[in-house]
Amino acid sequence: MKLSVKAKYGLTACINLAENYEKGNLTVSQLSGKVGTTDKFLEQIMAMLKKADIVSSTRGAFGGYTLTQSPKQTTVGQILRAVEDNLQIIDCMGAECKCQEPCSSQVVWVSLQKTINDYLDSITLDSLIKGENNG
Amino acid sequence: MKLSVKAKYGLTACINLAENYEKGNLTVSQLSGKVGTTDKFLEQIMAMLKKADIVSSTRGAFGGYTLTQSPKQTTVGQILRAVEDNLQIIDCMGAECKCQEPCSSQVVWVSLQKTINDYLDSITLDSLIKGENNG
DNA sequence: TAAAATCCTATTGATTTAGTTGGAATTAAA
DNA sequence: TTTAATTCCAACTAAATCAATAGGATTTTA
Repeated sequence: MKLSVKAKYGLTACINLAENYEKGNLTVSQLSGKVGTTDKFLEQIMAMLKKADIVSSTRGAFGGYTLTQSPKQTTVGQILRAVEDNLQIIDCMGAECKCQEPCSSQVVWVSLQKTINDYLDSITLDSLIKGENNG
Repeated sequence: MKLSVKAKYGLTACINLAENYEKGNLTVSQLSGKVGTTDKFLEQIMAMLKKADIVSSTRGAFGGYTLTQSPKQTTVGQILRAVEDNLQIIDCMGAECKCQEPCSSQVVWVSLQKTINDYLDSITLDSLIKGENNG
């Protein structure tokens, strides 16, 4: 049940973009310094965030990344689902379940999945950078 | 963020033990049939559940496993933590974090971890076998 | 003594993770 | 118009983890 480092790097990158939201772009190499990984690996993560339309990019010299929407409108759930295979906790979920008999435990997976998504969607980048989740 | 099959097999085994709680033991091979895995693999999972004192065993002929406590007192959280490395969602958690600077995203991991544990501890095996979580 | 069961430890093939590598395409500034 | 800075794209790889498999040793009842 581990989150991969993509979750950690992706969220940290987005927090940095949130803090810079009024000021403009940040490049991958600026972000990788803050995040603590290589440019090349963070590139791949930024590509996933872009595909999910969480960040937008400008190519070429003086390019970089910004949040597509404001920190108030961007949730941690959106970010983690983008980089973490939709945060899916188990393959066998819902109607597409291939088990012979319906798993008696499936109700647990479905409701846990919802609990996780609902909780993470309640946290915005804005609330994070303002320290509103520290209590 | 995937649960391993140990979570699925372990919980399903425990649900079967809960349904049999008044009647007595179930052997690994009885359980593995219900669960849909091999005896040898389920043995390893039962060993983890026993170490966490969730199940108790009787060795020798006519032996097998039972829940240590009643289905009303056994929670899904206890079971999953026993077989899933304490359900830890990230290594870098709390004071033992080895990051250079404290991760700005750490508040998310800590609170998500608590949300997951609290939720799973609210579900007992008794409520599961009575279908009280289907709504 | 034999059969049925748990207990213990090591090994293994497949998959996933966390990058690395090598460039192509785009853009702004000199 | 060239150069430097940047994103974009695709393939590869070493290490770790997962999901078993394998081979017994030990314990208990009939």
